[in-house]
Amino acid sequence: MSRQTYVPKLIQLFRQFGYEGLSLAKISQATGLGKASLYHHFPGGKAEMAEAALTQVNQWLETMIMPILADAASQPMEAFQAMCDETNQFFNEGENSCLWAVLVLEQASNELFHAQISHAFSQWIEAIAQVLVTAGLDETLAKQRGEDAMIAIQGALILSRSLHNFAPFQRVIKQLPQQLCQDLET
Amino acid sequence: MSRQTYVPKLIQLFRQFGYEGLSLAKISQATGLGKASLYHHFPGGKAEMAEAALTQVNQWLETMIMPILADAASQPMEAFQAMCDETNQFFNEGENSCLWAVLVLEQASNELFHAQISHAFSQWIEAIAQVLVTAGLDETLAKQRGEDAMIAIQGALILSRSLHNFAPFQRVIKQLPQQLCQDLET
DNA sequence: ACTCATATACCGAACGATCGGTACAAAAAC
DNA sequence: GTTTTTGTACCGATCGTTCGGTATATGAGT
Repeated sequence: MSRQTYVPKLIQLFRQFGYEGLSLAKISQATGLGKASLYHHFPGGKAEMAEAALTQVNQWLETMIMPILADAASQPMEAFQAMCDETNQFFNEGENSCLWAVLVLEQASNELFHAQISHAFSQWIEAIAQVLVTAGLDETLAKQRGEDAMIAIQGALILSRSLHNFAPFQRVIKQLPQQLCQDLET
Repeated sequence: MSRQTYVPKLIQLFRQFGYEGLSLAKISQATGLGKASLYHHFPGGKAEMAEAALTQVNQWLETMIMPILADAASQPMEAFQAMCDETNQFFNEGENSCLWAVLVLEQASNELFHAQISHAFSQWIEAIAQVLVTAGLDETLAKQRGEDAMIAIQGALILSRSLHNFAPFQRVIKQLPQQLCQDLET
């Protein structure tokens, strides 16, 4: 079993418990790997495991979301639709929490991972803005809409989790494409 | 010194480090109280300290926000403006993170505090919706706008913290009153 | 006025448990 | 037979919590 085998499980665990809340004992139990084996695959310990999880999430953005937005010049509405579908699936209809948000809210992990998290958000925002600019929107407004999309997704995940009711996330995901495309002329 | 003296410091600490990330050693150092003294004021230990912090935040909602919305029947725009001002101040222009979000994202604390957090969000949403219904808005749409306000605030806090740039939160707070009042006839 | 009792606020030291991490040899895999 | 992977035993540090006890102040009993 290669190191990559266990990364999805790590993502799930860090999402669920946070960085400080997730112990090596839990990881060992959930993966079925002894501590020695964990340190064989991740010599850097817990920090490296979290980094591997975070890197995998960032690669999801790179490989699943960015291509959709890169080829969106002609049909922004359809692209945002596809982006939202993929995002909805990634967050399991809103039941999963976002690793970025979890890590960013903990001081300790924030210091370790801020660069990667900040980069991911910026990249996603910029890609959305680029689609909108190509579609003829003002650059400042386009960037704001990219930010608004991130705000809507993150806020909806928090609210849905708080209420134990995923309808708000579903509604946000459904409305997001139109919201991004409003007043667009193409 | 009474127990209430230390609650604001507890709020700050739990916001900063999360539930699992905040140790009694840190609390002891930050408050100047020995660990044993902390147990004198909070016999229930760390859980009771977090509960006291959460209760205080919920009381902020009750005493600072709810009255604004309760007396808003005639002038919704001004009320939402005041609500946003107070919220902006509470979150220190976006530099503070939200205790609700911090606690809700950690499995352990979520189980302990879900009821209080869920109630707080519901209460705030319902109060906003009530203002909008009184102003003539459809009930379903009013409730959605209440949810959208929570989503915007929470999402903006996450994004601003992730980017180390509080402009998105500032923009959201500034735009929120108009967003809530759009298509209103009064 | 002078004890004595009670209550409040505080503290250092230590508890058992668990934390993240390591050393090393057995055992699988090739 | 060598490399990769793992189980076990172990480490010092820190976790949340508890114990035993001190200092001060208030108030009752006499």
